[in-house]
Amino acid sequence: MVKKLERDFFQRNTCLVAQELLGKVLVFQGQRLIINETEAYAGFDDPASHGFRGKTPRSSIMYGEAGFCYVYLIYGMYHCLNVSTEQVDYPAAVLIRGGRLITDLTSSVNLNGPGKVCRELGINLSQRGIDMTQSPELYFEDIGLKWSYAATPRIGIKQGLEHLWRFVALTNVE
DNA sequence: ACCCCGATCGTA
DNA sequence: ACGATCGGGGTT
Repeated sequence: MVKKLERDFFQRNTCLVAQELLGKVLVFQGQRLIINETEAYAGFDDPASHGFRGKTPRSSIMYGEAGFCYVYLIYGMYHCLNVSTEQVDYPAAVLIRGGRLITDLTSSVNLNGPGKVCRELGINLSQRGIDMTQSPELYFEDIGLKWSYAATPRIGIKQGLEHLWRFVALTNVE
């Protein structure tokens, strides 16, 4: 049974959402990515989070309602896709770091790294702010997979390394 | 108005 | 291990 993820899925603890997004399918304009790597960024005490320094125009989606698309530009050349989580006024989101892009009936390619995910799917700032529980072109699906995972420090940050908030699928991943 | 640097990637 | 790369967020 295939079910689109709804608001209540995202209105929960960010690490839990990040863990449960493993094995879910990101759908964008008909392309399907089976997610196998995520990271959580959450709360007022997470120095690695864009929400850490208060609500700004860029981080405002992290402070908003859960289930919304937060895309930002990094290193002047790559985009990173996140989905907002938890409650309004609590800054939190899950970064989609990797997955398997289904290319045809029998094959797929691994996309490891948030920049590659956005580059290959064609996601950019124009997707920023989309309600992923309402959009017909950008949403998540539950196809009945539940994967075990490993938790590690997040990649590419210098602060908040004590949190094991990166989640990598252990099974069904080549 | 502007400066600085990053939730990266690819190559060495 | 490290350098390329550059738009825009945050602050002035």
